[in-house]
Amino acid sequence: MKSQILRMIMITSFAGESKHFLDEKSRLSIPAKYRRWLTEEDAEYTFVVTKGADPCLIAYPSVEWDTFAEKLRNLSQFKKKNRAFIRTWSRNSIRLKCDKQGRILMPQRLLDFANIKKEVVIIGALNYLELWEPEMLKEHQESQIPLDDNYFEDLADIF
Amino acid sequence: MKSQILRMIMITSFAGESKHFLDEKSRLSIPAKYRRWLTEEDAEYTFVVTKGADPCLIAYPSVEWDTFAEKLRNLSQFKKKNRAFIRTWSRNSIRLKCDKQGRILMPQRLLDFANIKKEVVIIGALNYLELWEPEMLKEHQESQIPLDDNYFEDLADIF
DNA sequence: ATTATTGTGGGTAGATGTGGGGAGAAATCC
DNA sequence: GGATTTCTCCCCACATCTACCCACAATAAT
Repeated sequence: MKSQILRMIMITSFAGESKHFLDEKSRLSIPAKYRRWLTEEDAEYTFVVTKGADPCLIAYPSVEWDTFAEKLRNLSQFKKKNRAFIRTWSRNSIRLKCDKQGRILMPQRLLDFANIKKEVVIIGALNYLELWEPEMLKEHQESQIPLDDNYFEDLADIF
Repeated sequence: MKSQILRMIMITSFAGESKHFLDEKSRLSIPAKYRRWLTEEDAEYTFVVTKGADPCLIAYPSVEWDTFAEKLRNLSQFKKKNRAFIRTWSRNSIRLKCDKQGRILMPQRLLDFANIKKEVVIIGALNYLELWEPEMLKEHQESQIPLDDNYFEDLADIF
């Protein structure tokens, strides 16, 4: 019971970033600090990986993905746009289980989407992970309206 | 229950400053007086360290950071700005647990940001700690616009 | 004065990230 | 259907990193 409560708190707060490397078999180690939040028996070390809205991959703990899917289920299927969105979202989502060494086998199709070759920057983003090819991340951050100037001022609006 | 109440009161009142030293393994002792407020079982001696708005590092008791994170988590992921916001905020935040001696292992990336080599000034700032390289702190204080009468007049609006 | 606490140092067992062989499953071909 | 190839995931291996333990001087508390 106690661990259950802890998990609820901890699962909501992936943070930090680290750089990992795909091996020749296209396996990617999930940082142990993130994996640890999935070690509870219910999660079975499973992530759902999908294409991100930005040019990166997103890895949801499967429980998180399920709650998201639950929301999508409420969209009316009578709207063409909804059907298209659900279809695209769903077909690009793959449920992947870590092997005994804590690695997931990345499908080539997803790697290509994010332009990932060998290096991968793994960013903990609260309730999901982002997987970036380092150069893509750099370019993307530079092409953004720089948050830096207004970033902390913006924060004031929220907090 | 009693400890919970105590914590709520005490956590909001980090104060004072002290100078500590990184050892060869990049470990930093958290002053015992601050650590003591995290010793309750729920906090597990954990801080979240992140880049500050000023050229220093900020260490939040993880519970404090989680309340921020909870607000960010509720931002819609369908807005590009929100994603960028969460990414920037989260990738620079690292959850660090004190070892049995009350030290945290500081990542080099964060140390570089604050220009920390060996000496660290630890400032208690209510609900968070600031970690400064001594020279940076001095320079920063000197370059500041001194707090003038107007500032205190403005404060009067709050208090 | 004596005892406990604190900040710091350093050795070492275990955890972590990565590589690669190989058994079994799954897909493909004849 | 049976044979062959491809794929998946286990295992073992190993360099590096982490976090434990013990230690000890300096300070604070009794």
